[in-house]
Amino acid sequence: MAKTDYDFKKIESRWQKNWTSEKVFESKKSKKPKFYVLDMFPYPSGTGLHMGHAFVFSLGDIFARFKRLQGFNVLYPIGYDALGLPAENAAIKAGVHPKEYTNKSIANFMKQQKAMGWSYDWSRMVNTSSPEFYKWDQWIFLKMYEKGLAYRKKSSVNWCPKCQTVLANEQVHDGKCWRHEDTNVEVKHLEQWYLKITDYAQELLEGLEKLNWSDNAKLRQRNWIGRSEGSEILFEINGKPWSVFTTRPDTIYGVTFLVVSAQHSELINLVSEEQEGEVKKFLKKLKGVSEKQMEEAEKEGVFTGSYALNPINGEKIPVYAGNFVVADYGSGMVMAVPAHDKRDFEFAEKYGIPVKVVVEPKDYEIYERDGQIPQAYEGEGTLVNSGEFNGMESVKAKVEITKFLEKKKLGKKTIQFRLRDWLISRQRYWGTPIPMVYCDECGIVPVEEKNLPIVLPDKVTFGKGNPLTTNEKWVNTNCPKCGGKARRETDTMDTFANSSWYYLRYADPENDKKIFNSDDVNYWAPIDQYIGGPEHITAHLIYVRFYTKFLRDLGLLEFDEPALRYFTQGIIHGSDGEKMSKSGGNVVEPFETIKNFGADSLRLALVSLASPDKDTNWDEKIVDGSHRFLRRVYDYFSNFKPDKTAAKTESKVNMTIKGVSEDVENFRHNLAVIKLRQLFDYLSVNGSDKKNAEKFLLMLHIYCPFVTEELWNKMGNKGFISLAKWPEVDGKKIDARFEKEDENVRKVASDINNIKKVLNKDKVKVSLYAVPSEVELFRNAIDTIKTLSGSAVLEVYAVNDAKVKSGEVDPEGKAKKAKPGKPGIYLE
RNA sequence: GCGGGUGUGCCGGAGUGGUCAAACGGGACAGCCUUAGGAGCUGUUAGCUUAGUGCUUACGAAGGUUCGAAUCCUUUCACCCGCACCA
Repeated sequence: MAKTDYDFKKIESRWQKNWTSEKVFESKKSKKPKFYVLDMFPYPSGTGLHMGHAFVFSLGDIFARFKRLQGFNVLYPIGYDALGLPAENAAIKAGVHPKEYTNKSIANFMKQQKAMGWSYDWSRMVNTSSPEFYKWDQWIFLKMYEKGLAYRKKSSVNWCPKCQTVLANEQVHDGKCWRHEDTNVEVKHLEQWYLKITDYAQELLEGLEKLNWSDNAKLRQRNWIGRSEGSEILFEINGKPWSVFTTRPDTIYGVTFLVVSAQHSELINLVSEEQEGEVKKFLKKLKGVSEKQMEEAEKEGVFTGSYALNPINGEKIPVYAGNFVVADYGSGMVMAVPAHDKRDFEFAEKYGIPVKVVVEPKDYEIYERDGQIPQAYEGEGTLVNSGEFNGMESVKAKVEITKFLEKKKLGKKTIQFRLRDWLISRQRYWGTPIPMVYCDECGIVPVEEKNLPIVLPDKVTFGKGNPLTTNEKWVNTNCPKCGGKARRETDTMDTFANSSWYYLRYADPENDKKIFNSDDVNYWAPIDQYIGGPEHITAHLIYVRFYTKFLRDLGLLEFDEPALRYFTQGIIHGSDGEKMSKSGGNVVEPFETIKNFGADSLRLALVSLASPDKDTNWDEKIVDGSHRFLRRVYDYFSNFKPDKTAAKTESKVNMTIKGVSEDVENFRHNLAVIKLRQLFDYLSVNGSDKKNAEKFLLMLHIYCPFVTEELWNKMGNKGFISLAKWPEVDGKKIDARFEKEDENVRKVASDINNIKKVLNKDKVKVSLYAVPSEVELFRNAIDTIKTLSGSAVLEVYAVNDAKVKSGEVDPEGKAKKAKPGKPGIYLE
């Protein structure tokens, strides 16, 4: 029975207070090597922390505490990604102002975060909804505008009818809005603000090489950036050159038509009078079709009435408008080679366009040769029907044909990226106002730096459309250039703008003169260990890398990657295996669990569940198990009586330190916890001196900071365990012999159990006959064997003992069975 | 369609060439302790067999490599995630 009551509520609130009042986790520059640990800051919602938060932030805290104990000067800050649509929507629903809603949410989050024992430096807290923060969003925007990286463009954009705003490419998942899984994104033609992230595409790609991220994370970014090498080729249409991008210039003799995207802004210039009706009909049909439907739709198109001239041979080919060509990739127009491209083939079949084979595979069998082919051949081969290039291998022809066209200034080698410029305009209120004005005289004019921040007006009307447009006083302003009447930009920035540089602001959070002090930032940043979910890989983590590179180009940073190491944590689902959601009824709120078991138990449970990079299902029972363990730990240390220092104990302790240190470094917390449990089981049975027992506490501390702080104190230590020193491995103390011996002892106990089972006996007297060198070992283990086997009396004899030899204590001669490591056993 | 991942005992999950019937936790069962216990301790928990043994069957399925595979290869099935007509 636990002799000492583990009052986690009292313990946890005590240390929460002490840490705050003693400013234990505030970090200052120092001579020690720095280490920057960061979790992606949360979006403060009214419902408080969810289990995913509890998990990811615990991972961060464990790492921060680990590095702190290891002697690093750790920066572990926290902030709130407080601007954004959900706050606005929730606020409207609740009938309160987004600002009030957000501030309340933040207060609630802070309370819960402190209860979790996360060792944040609260003095560096950042809140993106404060003008002091978003002022610098605006500043960055102006800098980008200055450098030509922020620009307006009319284009087909993704529009979420529920959010009532446009979305970035990265915010459309499977044709649906990232915030509304049931809402199809619509296509609209609007003029919007873009950031030219594509200028950095190549660097974003190359930079991945040096990052210590998981292969999967890097691969996903690589695919998202999507670099492809090819050629840009000019086709003359109605006397004007039009460029197309292709990765297969070797098939140019097989081009039998061109397809321009139905969304192409200049499509109308290609449409002949006769075809105008047809094209319009086609476009009308496409309009109102959601992006999702478009993806599923069959390839369709319509003849524009124009013809293009193939630059390689002057052939006249028709130009179609098609629904399957992406408007903003390449030039929005493709050369179609039905013989060698599946999609083109499909289209040609449908509209009866000729198919012309120009590449023959090595294996002729798969190919019809009389002009009819069953399918497109997309592989490499030998060129045919290709004029002077006949007989050339297609790989070589790619180069040669491009060169040929280049000489005639009709084409060139080029690289295309799948990555699009970042559409950051949002037609909503709760975001950073874009610091631009529209003047009738001067056009688009940037706000002057000295007039930043452009603060969000409190008084707006929520309801239809963009609330910002409803405050006329705010909207009407004077032109910074001519002083005349002008109107403010009412679009706000995508919330991802804020999170693209917040990590830098932590280094110098209160600066009102500059975005930050570069010395401070260059000391703390980049992030040494970043932690977050897999969903951020192709959004936030691309943007933050882009911003970092841009700020570097402004001369503000001495590094060019925000996060050197990134750990992608798994998703915690409900116990039913489904995503935790209110509608699913499977939500478990961490704060509730804390009330019942304490934060230490919850934290321990979260990392015991499974490997942290794996998706798992939450199981409240595991908290119960963790809690039981902590109760035992608490009991043991509360009643701690030092024992003499045994070599075996030291061996176990050092082995554990070694294993746990490696596990923690690699986020294998589930395995580290097992090692700690095993060590504790040993200590609690065999006893330990104070020093070695405390090494266990130090290791447990990173998982269970409160109870270990309490016990550290109870053991008579001055100062905080949070600021103590991680135990070092003494390899010399590790002796595998002890493990072998333990195993032998366990085996003997299990053998006894087995014999008991066979004999169907219960309480028995056991005699062991050990080889002389092992008599002491088994004598020392008598108690252990007794408990493990439930035996009442246990005697250990040496095999060469006279009484054994005579049979006096070995009536059945079992001593003959004795082998080293395996004594003879006699039961009676 | 393309890319990535997962599939282990009653359950959650370790384990990536032998030391694996498989860590650790949970559950169940049995025993101990106890006034009692929703606390603690111990054992059992694939099957058969056995004085501490041996065998069979098992790591989604089927083949293969190997002296030897949960672990490597091939095929296949199921589920999850990401991208999605990028020319």
